[in-house]
Amino acid sequence: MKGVYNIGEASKMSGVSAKMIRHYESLGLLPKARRTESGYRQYSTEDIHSLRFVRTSRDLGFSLDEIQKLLSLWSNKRRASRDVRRLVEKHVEDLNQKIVDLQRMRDSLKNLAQCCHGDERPECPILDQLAEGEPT
Amino acid sequence: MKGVYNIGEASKMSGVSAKMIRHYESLGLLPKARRTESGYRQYSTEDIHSLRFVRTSRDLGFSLDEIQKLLSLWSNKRRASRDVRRLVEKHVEDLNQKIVDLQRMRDSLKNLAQCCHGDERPECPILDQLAEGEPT
DNA sequence: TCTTGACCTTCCCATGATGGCAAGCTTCAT
DNA sequence: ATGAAGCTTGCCATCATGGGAAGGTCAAGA
Repeated sequence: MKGVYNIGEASKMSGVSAKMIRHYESLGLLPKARRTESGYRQYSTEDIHSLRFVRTSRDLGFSLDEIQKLLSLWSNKRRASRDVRRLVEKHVEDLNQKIVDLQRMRDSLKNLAQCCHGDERPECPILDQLAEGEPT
Repeated sequence: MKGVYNIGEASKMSGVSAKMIRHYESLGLLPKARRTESGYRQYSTEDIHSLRFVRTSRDLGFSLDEIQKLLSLWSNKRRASRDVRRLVEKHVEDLNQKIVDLQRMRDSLKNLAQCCHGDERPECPILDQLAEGEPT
């Protein structure tokens, strides 16, 4: 429990690659890290928590832009939980939209694939359909 | 029915932006277009069909790489329909994977959002959860 | 015929999130 | 003191797409 970590250790502890830690810092998503005399970045356990926060948010599909907002809500003790929830609900809607888009693609393709013999013959309704333009 | 079109007309007819038509050509996805003396690209109705093929494939979520394969199968009259179907089924699996990933995110977030009051108070289990690291 | 506006050309840059690599410095253990 | 591992910065690549600049072309109307 030393409480001060190099970027590699911070990376392992947070699950965020060193590359990305530097990148997030350069974007201003994370504050500039303290440095040793020789220029090595140093992270406190609190910093590791911020990194985990970012990591978890990424895992949930938030964009870096949204994460910036989440971070500022997180650090603002006078936030309204309404604002957080609104952001999350917006994201859920985005995810739902993506899901239905993908499902529509998948279902069209499944239909197409079912119509195709899938043997050594060249006739292929899939290609025909792609050429015609109007997918099922 | 003139049968020869500038890139702008080809774009409108195919639904592929002029920008992208040029890009696909530069990638080798589409053959180099004939040119007028002054350098304007010219497209035949057959070319428009190819463009529509690409467009439809993109709408179904295929990558340009996959589309290249589809195009070569399309133009190969001795293809085996099996190869087409295999490609499509692989893509369906990819889509399914993406769908379940997004669904997992969405469900976690829905759970989180439900726990949050969403009023003017600052307490927010969403932020707490993001900070803790283990999403539901 | 000249002008004007719409169209075309190429080239470079940007997105969003991430990875890879290279050249060079630091730290630490042997 | 030497070598390995780790750090630094900086540039390039991905994937598919769009924006814009600078300049050439074409057709229609005055």
